[in-house]
Amino acid sequence: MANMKQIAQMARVSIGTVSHVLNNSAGVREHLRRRVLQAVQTARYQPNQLARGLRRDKTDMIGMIIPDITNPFFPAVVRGAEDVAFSNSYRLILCNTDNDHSKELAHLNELHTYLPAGLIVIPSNFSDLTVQAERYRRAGTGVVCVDRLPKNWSGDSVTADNEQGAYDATRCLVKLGHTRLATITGPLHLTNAKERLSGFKRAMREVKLLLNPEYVQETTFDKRGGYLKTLTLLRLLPRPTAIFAGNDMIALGALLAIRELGLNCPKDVSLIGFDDLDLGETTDPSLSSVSQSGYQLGTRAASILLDRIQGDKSPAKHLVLETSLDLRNSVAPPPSGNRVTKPLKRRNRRDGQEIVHATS
Amino acid sequence: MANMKQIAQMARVSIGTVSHVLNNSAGVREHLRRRVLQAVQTARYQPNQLARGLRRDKTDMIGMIIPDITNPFFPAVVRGAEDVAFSNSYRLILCNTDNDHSKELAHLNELHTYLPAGLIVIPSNFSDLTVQAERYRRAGTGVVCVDRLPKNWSGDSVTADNEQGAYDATRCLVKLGHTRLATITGPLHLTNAKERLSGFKRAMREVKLLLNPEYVQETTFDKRGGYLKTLTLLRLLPRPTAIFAGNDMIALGALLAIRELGLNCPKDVSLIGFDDLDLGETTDPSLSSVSQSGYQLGTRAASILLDRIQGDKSPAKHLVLETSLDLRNSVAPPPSGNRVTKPLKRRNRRDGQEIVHATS
DNA sequence: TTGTAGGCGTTATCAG
DNA sequence: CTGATAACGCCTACAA
Repeated sequence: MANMKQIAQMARVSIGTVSHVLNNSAGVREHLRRRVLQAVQTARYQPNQLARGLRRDKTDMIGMIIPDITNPFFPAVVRGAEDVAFSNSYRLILCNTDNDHSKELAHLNELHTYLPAGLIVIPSNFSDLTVQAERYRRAGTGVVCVDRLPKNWSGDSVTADNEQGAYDATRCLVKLGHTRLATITGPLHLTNAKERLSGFKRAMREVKLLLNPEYVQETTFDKRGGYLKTLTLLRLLPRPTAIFAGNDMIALGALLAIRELGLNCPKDVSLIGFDDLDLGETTDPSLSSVSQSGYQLGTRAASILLDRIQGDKSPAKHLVLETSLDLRNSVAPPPSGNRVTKPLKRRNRRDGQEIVHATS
Repeated sequence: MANMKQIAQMARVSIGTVSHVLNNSAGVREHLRRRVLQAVQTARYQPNQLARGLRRDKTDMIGMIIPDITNPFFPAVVRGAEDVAFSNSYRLILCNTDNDHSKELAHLNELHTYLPAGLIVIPSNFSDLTVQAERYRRAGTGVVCVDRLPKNWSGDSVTADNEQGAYDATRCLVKLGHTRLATITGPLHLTNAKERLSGFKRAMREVKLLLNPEYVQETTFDKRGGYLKTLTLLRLLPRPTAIFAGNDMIALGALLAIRELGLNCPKDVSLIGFDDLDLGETTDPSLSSVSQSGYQLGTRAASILLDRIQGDKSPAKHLVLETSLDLRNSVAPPPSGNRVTKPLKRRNRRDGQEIVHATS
């Protein structure tokens, strides 16, 4: 691997001149400049980023910390961030925290030894990320939080309008005539889960609907959690006729549970999720959801970070992106009054309809 | 940020001694050693990875190049790799190529200036990755290819047994009585797509079934491609009764197309995908698929790479992971002979069944 | 067993 | 405008 010294020799100039040409840090006479560029080309020279970073006390890497790349919502965010970063010739160092507080801390602690130009973080939890981030800020390294915020976070952030999105979804269910609305929230120490719950509650209050405390179930943001809590909800009496799920993974689990109990979505139970993941389009029934763009979350976060890197010293930005309600087949008016307590089946009978159909 | 010199002063030893303690590179008397460790603790010292990498000509980063993190199969691979890497205190630098050849080259060219300890690559295409990789190898940097291989790749690799998986799926359809089998393949310049096609063909040959060339459609590995090619297939006469899709994204698109044409899966058309993504569980009908573990692909690749990093000089390894067939509701025997040419609808009527059901 | 010093490849300062 | 030269923080002979 060629280094600067060799380029300098090839171009018969000093090493300093090479550097000047490469960084435009001083005017260099055209013929020398040409010689240098020529040498760079023929040797396919590329500056060693470690040496460069060491000297400048900052690299062109952006650390990105996310809970779990396996959850389909996050890759979209990563992709958005990567696209913006890449086109500004920054690279992403990706770290999974697995929603594990200590792993988040570990990554945060180690990452700065690579002197990243900035950090994009989807916090694992209420953590004292704030404290860590302070250290980065003092070192002149920007930190942008995405999707959810740590306690008392006052730095830059990009989030969706979770409260309003949840409110809209709930209002929609109310308008369809539902009165027994339930919700399955994500972990309530996460700000996004909390905001979605409060949007839900606001809509309920607004139409003066009573909210049975049992109708609010908290769980993890995954399919399994949604499945279990839906079983719980649907065994309550009176049974809720509509469920607002804290995200689409929860909604997916809910769908499975609804089927398994021999109920029909949307006839017996309406369902709305949050995130509007692609996979909601092909479920049975297709899933209604509050749509937010993970990709945009990522691009905006990266843009803000790049601004900071380029010296933007303005006060902390709190970008809140709008959501929209994407209605598909998982919502309908509540079942008509009488058969409120349609009995539950025990076994999965998701094929029942088709068998009946086949005999016709 | 504290550096070694400061630690040395705090511990009243030389900077060399600090290094020796940290790297166990020489015996250090216990009381000095303790002093050093003490200082490291109180100063929360962590060695600067750039300086370290510069000096040792190698960092603890692993470059990972993937086509598109947004395709649900790849995050699993990334996650597997990340888990193994992390627990050996390596970090991942993630690069999307977007299936773009030139972007792959760009990443490959720039990545080595960070002196990564190794590379894990899911190649974008037939590319001359081979040439690039040679450069890395000569620099002592291991490269492992995953999922699909570049032309003439002779380095380490981890792939699924695509041929056998496709064969098994096809055999299953044949056993159910299908004779008009079609397949929608991924881009045939990708080895995994090619292997799956050849497994499909082997099964057909074995039972002496004729393969109408029109029944083989090539497209991109995504939903849209699957959707379009399925429309094409289902308008052929005679219409195929079973489709083997090159991956689950294609299968998803196929599902949409089948619905849109007013046909029923599996009654009119059976469908098997490849990858066994999570989302196949909640589609309507649930999707049968050849199961391969992206996570395992990732962990095994990382393990091989770590071995190389630790000096394993053995000949190139070609790990091929077994697949298994995961049957769900998207397969059934072919429709009984007569109504072969059931007319196609033009519009989406995916709710038709439920409406019928509701009136009963 | 411990300390000293040279150098990894850059950038940045400062003479000339 | 150009060229030496001194860091950046760490590792590692080699000397003491």
